[in-house]
Amino acid sequence: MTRTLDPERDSAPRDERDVALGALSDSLGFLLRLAQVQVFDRFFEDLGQIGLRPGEFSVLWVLHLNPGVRQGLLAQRLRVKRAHMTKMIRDFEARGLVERRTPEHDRRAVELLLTPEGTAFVRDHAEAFFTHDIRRPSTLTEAERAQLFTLLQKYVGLGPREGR
Amino acid sequence: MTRTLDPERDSAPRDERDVALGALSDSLGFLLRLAQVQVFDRFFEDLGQIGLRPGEFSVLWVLHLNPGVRQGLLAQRLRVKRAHMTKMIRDFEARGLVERRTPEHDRRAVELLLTPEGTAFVRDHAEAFFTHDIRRPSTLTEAERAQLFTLLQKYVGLGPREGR
DNA sequence: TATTGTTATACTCTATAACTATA
DNA sequence: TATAGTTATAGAGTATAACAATA
Repeated sequence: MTRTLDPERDSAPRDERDVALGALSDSLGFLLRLAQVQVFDRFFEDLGQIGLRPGEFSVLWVLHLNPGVRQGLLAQRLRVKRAHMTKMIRDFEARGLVERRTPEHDRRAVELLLTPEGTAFVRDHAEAFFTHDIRRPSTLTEAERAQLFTLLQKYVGLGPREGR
Repeated sequence: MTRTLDPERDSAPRDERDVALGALSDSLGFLLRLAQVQVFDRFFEDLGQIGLRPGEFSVLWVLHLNPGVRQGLLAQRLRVKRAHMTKMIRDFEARGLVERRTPEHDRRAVELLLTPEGTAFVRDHAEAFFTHDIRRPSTLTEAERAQLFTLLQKYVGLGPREGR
């Protein structure tokens, strides 16, 4: 928060082709959006050919780590709405990556499992998924990158020993 | 990057109600998404009544700082597609917040200006917009917050003296 | 009555391409 | 030919509410 909200005090002689952002450069929401656009662009450049979006791969990954997890709990932890999760899971099912199972002790629920194909898919793409961004030449040093992760984890309440 | 990609090596005795995230906790895209959801939630809790989304207010703010800016340049700098910007600006025009002007020297272009109502709107809400998140009790200290901003700005290429 | 997942609907954001009017 | 903005269309993501089956 080094900038003032008063545009007059923040205005350098402005180039026609430039656009002053002022305090917007210190808006967390704006910065997060720019960062996310950049991450998305890089994801599709590097991994566009695997045929899944980042959010979709994340779901498969979490199923890999939590076989039999309940669909609603999965949606809750990934901050996805239940209705949307239903569509995603149905899609995975149609592609043969995920199996749905109704437990006897609560027949309202749905437990999720990767199929062998789903498991193979995760094993084949996990390393690329988790490391593609790191391997890029970055504006951040390794130490800065680690620091950024720590701060974001803390901001969203995913401490180093929480949320596992 | 402290976690392994091998789920076996990362599995604590798992609670039925918990969901292991494993390496996903170190995925920049995932962290950015969680952070953005949180920022969005807070925005609507604090400022839902002003009737604009964060992105919309950002556009008005930038028009406030750059009167007469070209619509396409604005879209480019804010990382919004031209087609989408057209709709937003038409909306603002209908609400009486923005005026569109065709310059004589290039009659293909559109230059944008806030109306007096638009200017008043920005002045009335800018402080709340830029400070509501800061005023919240946060999991981050003031120093950590500043650090997070610096790192995000550097990551997206908005250095402390760039992008103004 | 409450909960789990489903369906339906709608709105935003995004992406693309075709179009116009200018240059 | 190229550019600025527009329009149309489609897809993904999200939000909400109503619903069936089950608890």
